[in-house]
Amino acid sequence: MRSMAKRPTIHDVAAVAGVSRGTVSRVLNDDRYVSPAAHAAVKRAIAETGYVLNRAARSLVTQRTGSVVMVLSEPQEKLFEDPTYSVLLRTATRRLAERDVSLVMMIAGNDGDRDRVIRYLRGGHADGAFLVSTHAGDRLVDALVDIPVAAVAQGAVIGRENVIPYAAADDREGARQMTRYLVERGRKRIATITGPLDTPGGALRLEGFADVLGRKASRRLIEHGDYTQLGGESAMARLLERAPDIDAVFVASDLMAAGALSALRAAGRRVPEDVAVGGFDDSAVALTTHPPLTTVRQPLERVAEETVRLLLALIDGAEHLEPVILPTTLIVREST
Amino acid sequence: MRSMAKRPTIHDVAAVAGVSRGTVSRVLNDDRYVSPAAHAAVKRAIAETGYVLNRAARSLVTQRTGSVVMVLSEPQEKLFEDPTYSVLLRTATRRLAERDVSLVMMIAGNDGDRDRVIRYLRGGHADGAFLVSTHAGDRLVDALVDIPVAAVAQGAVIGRENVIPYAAADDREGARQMTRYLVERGRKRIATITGPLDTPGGALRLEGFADVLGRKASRRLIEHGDYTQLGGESAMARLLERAPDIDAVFVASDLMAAGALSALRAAGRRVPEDVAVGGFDDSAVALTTHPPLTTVRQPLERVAEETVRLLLALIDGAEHLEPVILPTTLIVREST
DNA sequence: TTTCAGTCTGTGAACGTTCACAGATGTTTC
DNA sequence: GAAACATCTGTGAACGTTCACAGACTGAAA
Repeated sequence: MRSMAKRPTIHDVAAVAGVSRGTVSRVLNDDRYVSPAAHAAVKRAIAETGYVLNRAARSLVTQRTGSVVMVLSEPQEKLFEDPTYSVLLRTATRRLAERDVSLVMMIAGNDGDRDRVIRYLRGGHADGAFLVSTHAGDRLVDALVDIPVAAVAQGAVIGRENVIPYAAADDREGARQMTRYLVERGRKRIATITGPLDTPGGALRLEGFADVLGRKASRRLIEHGDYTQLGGESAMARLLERAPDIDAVFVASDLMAAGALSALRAAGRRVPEDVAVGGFDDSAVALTTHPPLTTVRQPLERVAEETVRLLLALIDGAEHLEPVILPTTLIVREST
Repeated sequence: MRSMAKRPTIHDVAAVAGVSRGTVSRVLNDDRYVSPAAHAAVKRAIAETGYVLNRAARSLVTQRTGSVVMVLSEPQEKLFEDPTYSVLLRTATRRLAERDVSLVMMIAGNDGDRDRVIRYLRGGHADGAFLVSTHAGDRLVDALVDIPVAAVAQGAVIGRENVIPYAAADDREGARQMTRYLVERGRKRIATITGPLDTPGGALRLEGFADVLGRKASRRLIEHGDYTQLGGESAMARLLERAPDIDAVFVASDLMAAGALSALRAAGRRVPEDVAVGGFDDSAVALTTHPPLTTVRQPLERVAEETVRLLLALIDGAEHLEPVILPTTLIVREST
């Protein structure tokens, strides 16, 4: 709190440059029809005065805010353990900053949070919304269709695939890659631990698993987790009890796979000799486990970039945007 | 993009409530001096019309934006592996949302980024800045003192402790707790792997270590890391080469400790039988490692809450705020 | 020469609030 | 019963932009 000198306005710049308000505004928004001389004078005046645009004033007349909201739906607090969010956040922030739009964060963990987000969006406080890890049937999504705001998602919003454009890794094909690889390595009784089935990652990775295994993907070999480490651990324990003869397991996230490794160790199974373990995400944990995890890499940065691209296009008035699905890569380490 | 019905303004609310603009504004800002009858009428009219305040308009006249920036300084990309950011972000977002101030994210990874942040702040686009993991000598900090904006940090900004208020865990005492514990367990040759010494966590945790060990903390037993897993691994390897007889190591972050465990395993040392390993942070990785890490828990949520509190106080005009230092807890697991 | 289109510039009005002020009413104090 | 004060309300002006319009100037086409 110092320097009481008032911020220069567009008027000050105009005075210094010897032109009118209008001309300054035109160079600020690089409109056509401003002479090179005027343009140069204004640029110089801006530098000289240290002028910086007042967004509030612009926003007031344009009805645009120059900002978008990233909404993290996070029904379980623990979901936040997941390092994927960091990558999304970092990449999105960068890409948006390049276009001079700022990213405001909101958490939609409970209904109170969700109402706040809805109020925010309905109030026109942002030009767009970037939904992350939204579950099927989220009331936020229902509300969104009534609000005139651009919205995109990272990962399909189940049940709203056609109304909310999205970018995502090819979860289904990624799961196929891993499952095929386990088959090729000679594993005979391959189980899986899925994510919540109301998330695209949960549902699609299971489908990919079933695509490859066909009838061999029996109910006995499928267990459900919640993307947390503890969830993975208990799912693995249940699996071992029900089907002690399994020799491989495809776990739908690295974090759950870390939990599965603990359960296997507790049960005295060696990895990979007795049971091969495959993860998904290629997050940092895949390297901290012992042994390091064979996993499926998602191109998370590209996903974030594409999602941002979709959002900006939507804000600029685009319609009928197609989803963007990006290829995954199998990363082989020592757990298989 | 639908529903072209224009948003209701304060005028519409006034008309419906049968009062004037001014009165509506007063209830919006809960000023004193508005009759209960008027208050009720306005509340009703707001609900009826679905009015929501236009922040840009308010901002234009109040010269306040109702938002703060969280600035992530992130010299190494990998720092982002660190799950602490997620906690800070989540907690800060929540607490700020309760006070109706929104949180915009900015990354200050390179100089271009930093200039953007400076421009943003100088432009008055935010009421305050919340610095995270800022290193000593960051030009952003230098610029900040010339900008009339409230600024606080999570963790001390070395060299600016007196100008930028902060909240932090008691890094020094936390390190003492761990070191004392290792001594009590009978370990004789205790080494440490520090963080970068231009961060408070790097410097203070080393000081705490030295506080307990005194002259026994010889240079031979001190190695430096960069808070990454790989950095921890190579630091551990160097340590083993230089001082093969060590029987314990205090590592200044869990992620580095995970790396240290790999190096120890590669060298054929058993943990904890041959070498005890202590981490710091109590992050999610502390549970994924094998064995699970004994570590020092930082009250990260409280740190975030206190930092937010300081920031809001500063924005409200407080001066001379004292740093807030919060106690840590030793968490004993199987690596010691 | 006149007309026309294109280029460039300045100006008034508007965006939706808050704030300071002035005025009206009611209530206490001497 | 007047003066002083507290409570409550309405109004004009201001915040710093953009936008639509009008007008001036240019050069080319008729």
